[in-house]
Amino acid sequence: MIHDAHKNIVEETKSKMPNTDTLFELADFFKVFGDSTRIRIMCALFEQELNVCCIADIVGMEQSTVSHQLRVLRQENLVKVRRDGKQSYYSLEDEHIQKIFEMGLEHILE
Amino acid sequence: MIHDAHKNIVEETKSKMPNTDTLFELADFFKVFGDSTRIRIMCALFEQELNVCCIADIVGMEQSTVSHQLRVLRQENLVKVRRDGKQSYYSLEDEHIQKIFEMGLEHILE
DNA sequence: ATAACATATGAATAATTGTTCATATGTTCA
DNA sequence: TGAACATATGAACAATTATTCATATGTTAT
Repeated sequence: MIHDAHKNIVEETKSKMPNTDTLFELADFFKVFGDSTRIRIMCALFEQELNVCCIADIVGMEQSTVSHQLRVLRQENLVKVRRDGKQSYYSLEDEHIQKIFEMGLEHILE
Repeated sequence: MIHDAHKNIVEETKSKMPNTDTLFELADFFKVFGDSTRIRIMCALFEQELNVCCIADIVGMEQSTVSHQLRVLRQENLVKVRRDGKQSYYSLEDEHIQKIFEMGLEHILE
């Protein structure tokens, strides 16, 4: 029956998928890449570690905005901080970021 | 002077970055991955092409919700549709998707 | 200790976005 | 043609999120 076929496809597909919690986490992870300010921050950090006010100047936004977004990036383990005197220097934490960027760029430049 | 050093870093970094428009597009592209419903839809489509009501059953959401999200995925060229009678069969359009998923999963499973 | 600077954080606001309901469009078959 | 089904779409609502302002925290040097 067609109805059974439908049911089978649904059950079979569900059984092959990673568990739902993982996929929710995955979405939360990609959410971080879905904001242009954060994208530009990460992009700037490809070159070298930078302190907050440099980043703010590079992306052309308030220091406060940048601090908030850096916190988001920290929470997802995408950047790390190093304190040096009055300044906080941020750098990329994860080697997947570059590859994810590359994939994305390849896609949109097609 | 320290101030000049700052300025140099800012200008040099900016000059090495992709242009801003591209980075905004990139953010919009990743935005699509930042929703758990869309993530689960794409994940289901890794296995095989599926029609809308199968997808709705798999992700456990309204047909209408799924249709709306499929439109988003279509607009970013991530899925394609094939009409067969009353049904619309969706499949993945792009080979980058799998790699992006893999990178993301590797990151969150660390 | 205090002034000056860098960064972080809380609260408020504005904007974006996901979901649902209701309904329209498109397709098949009697 | 009309009934039944699959999908798409518009409007409304709820929820999330990015940004800003104001201010707190932390650090250095006088």
